[in-house]
Amino acid sequence: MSDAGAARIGGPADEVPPIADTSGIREPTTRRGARTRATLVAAARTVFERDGYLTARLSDITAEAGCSIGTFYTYFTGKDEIFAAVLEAAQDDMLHPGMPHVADDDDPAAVIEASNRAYLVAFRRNAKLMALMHQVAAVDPAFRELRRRRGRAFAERNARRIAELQQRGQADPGIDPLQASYALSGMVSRMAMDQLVGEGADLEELVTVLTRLWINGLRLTDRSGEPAR
Amino acid sequence: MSDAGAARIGGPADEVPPIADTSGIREPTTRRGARTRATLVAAARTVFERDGYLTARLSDITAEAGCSIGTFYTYFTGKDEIFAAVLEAAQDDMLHPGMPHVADDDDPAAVIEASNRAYLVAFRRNAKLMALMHQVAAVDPAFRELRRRRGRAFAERNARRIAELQQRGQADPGIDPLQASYALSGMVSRMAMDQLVGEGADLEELVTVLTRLWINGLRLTDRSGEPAR
Amino acid sequence: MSDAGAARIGGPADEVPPIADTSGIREPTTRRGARTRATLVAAARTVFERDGYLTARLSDITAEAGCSIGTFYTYFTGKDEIFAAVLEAAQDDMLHPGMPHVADDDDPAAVIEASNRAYLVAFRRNAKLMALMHQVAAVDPAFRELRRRRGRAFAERNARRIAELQQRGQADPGIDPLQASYALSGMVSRMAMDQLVGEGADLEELVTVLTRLWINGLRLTDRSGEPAR
Amino acid sequence: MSDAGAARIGGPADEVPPIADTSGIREPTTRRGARTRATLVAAARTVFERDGYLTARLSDITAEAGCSIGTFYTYFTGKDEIFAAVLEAAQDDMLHPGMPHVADDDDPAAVIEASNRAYLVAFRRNAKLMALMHQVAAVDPAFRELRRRRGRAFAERNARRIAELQQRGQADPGIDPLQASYALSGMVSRMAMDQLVGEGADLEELVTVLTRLWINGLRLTDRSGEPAR
DNA sequence: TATGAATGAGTTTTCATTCAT
DNA sequence: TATGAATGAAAACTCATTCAT
Repeated sequence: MSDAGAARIGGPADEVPPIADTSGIREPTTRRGARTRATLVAAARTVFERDGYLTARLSDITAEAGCSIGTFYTYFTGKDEIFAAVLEAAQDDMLHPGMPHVADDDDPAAVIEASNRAYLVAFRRNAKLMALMHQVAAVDPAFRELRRRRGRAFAERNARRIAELQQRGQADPGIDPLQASYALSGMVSRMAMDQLVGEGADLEELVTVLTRLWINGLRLTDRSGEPAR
Repeated sequence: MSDAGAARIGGPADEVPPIADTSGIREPTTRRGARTRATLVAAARTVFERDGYLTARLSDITAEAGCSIGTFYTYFTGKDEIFAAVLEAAQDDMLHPGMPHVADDDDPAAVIEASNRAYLVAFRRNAKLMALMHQVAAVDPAFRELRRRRGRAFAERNARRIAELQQRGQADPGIDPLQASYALSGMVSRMAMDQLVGEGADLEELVTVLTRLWINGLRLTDRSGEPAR
Repeated sequence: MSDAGAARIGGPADEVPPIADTSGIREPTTRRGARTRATLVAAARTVFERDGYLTARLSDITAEAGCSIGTFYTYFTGKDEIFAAVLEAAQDDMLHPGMPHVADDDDPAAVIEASNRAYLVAFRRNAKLMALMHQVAAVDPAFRELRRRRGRAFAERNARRIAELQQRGQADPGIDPLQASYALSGMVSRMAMDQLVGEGADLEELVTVLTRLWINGLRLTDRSGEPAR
Repeated sequence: MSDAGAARIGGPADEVPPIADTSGIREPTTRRGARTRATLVAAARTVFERDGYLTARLSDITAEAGCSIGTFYTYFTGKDEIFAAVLEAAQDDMLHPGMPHVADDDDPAAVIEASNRAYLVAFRRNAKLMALMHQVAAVDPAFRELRRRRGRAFAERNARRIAELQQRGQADPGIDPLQASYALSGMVSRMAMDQLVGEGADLEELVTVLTRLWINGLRLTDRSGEPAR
């Protein structure tokens, strides 16, 4: 899962840094344990999305999960750790946002549009969780750092793609690729956060305007040198 | 003060909605009272910026101000109210960010650049407070709503300006002015938040890339129809 | 207060190290505050002596003092700190155990007897507290260290006195004064702990045997060279 | 094992009361069971000595033993019971401290010295455990009582020996044998606790001074009426 | 206006103990 | 015998808020 909010122009998804070091410790051994843990994670997501991270009490989570407080501590050390687990569990859904794999020689404008749509669709599907991540990042430095690292990974990938387009003469050479990548990715993710949380903004409208701003912003042209679109 | 983050293309600053309903109650009557209140607000800003909104305790603030807890309640009803007062006190500095007043018939690209620079300079000057505002908005619905209203006011003003440029044939007519305004303003404010808090990013570099993306994004041309810049 | 348990042969009492660093912090400003604090300390002594240090709950102490838990934390940071305050309050009673000030040229045997009696009387008067101190020292390294420092101070003072007697030819020269001091002081304090806590052992009997063992142990003689007593 | 700390003047060791009523229940029947139990006891000693009795958690012990918590309860009812088992296992080493068996008509001074040395050597070998026993006795009344009974047994045996010496005119008749026994034994054990736990005090030095104080204290003479030594 | 003592609800966290597998 | 998941009572501690002086 990522709030990097960006048109991911190709590239493998596994460059993305892992969410947290929940490595090995307190991993349930038995099937029963795994089930309980999963129940807790699901309950946590429900409660967090309903009450917010700060307001949520551990006892709310265990009540929702139908187990005791003690059981919570069998699997997690605290609220932050189970939140990390919630993110981890949601990650798959966010990492594979159904983005159509597009060949490099395709129309770059089409790739950008597809990427933006994919991102926004995935975002909307997990809107509450994204907003939650936003809140937690504002409150907990560890998650803030996580978010930063993820954002950087996405921005760098996109920056490489922009640089390629510049080299081929298909994008404005007067723009710093990395900074532009940050700016445009940030634009998309900020729009998603502002318009897709709570309100039911028209997603296609967002795709249209954001894609247009990406393409215009980079002065993207197709192979023939004509302005894209 | 605003986190709307945007090139404010002209327009008076006083369209901006007020921060909070600190309506009249508990306003100090004596001169000594006014002094105490001001001391508390200054102390609160210091403590909030140092410890964060959530972590800061009222007792920290009164300790910093050198007065008792009781005195705090003479002037404020709680943490949110004194935070509003902190914003209010900082507002002047944020509302007049030294932005050069530019005539409407000037080069629009220059106006955008000047606006962006003015915003970023003001942002950097109050970076900690801006980050704080960000945190509080993530946590307190009242401040979230305040932020939203301010963002909308700025976006609508910018949208009007974009529409004007479109009507004059100086901007891409295929773009929804309001959405573009949200997107581009969001891009700037997000960049500011990411790059100007903590790290000492090169401000002119930011101005350059953001302005370029604004201009490119809108396909801005000068009066003669030539691409701006 | 001290568990050094020893015949204190002359010497000022103020060489003794202080109990704890309760210095200045959370000291009540008003008379009312001082009263509350004192009430808490008295309540703590009662509860500690009744329930033991480990068993005692802070809520028991505040209940006994007739105040809220919050009030407790107005004055103390935790159980250990209020225990230190209890010791501090009891210290005066233990430091001036009515020991008759005896001139140096007096009969040393009489001095030792008086010292032992004074120590045992003071001990018995505070027997529960002494036992408590014993328990806490077994449990909390900070108090263990305190006890050790106090013991050393007493032992060293007594060692000096023993060395003087040896120089005058009134004590067995073949004994290491410091080690003997530790051993004999330890003997007295251990006896006190074993026989004066709970059971009502005959105090004079203890004085007799302990004094005899001191005198014999050091082969104490009077000025004429005759065995003391 | 005993903390009676005393020169044991002759006499069989088995007068000593047993440690605890681990009577028959939960005794392992199979060989595997016996092995598991022994592993737990060893682990408990390790953990207790490392963390202290109060701090040690059962889960620490089972972790150290490499078995599950459930297994613990197969053999013990709780922390106190396994601590008793630890003492029991260590008892042999403490009961046979390599003390040379000395005939009754030997030089009593030599016997006392040998006894003291034997005690201190055994104490030092098990210093951590002795300190532990001390801590537990301060905390758990059952172990306090155990310690008391053991102390009494030793003191009474020594008292009989002292009385014999008095009857033979070899010791100060003006001393109550039982009280002196308590006092001198306590002196030795207190010294051991203070000087042999943690710090590496010179054992022979301790033997020397303690033996001297015993002999002097009792005004011990040899058969010819000459002062011992 | 200023003070600071008093309050106590509210949450987290620990860990011995049970018990189904 | 061995396992380890589940339990929940118990206690510490925080801090916004009130109020008498």
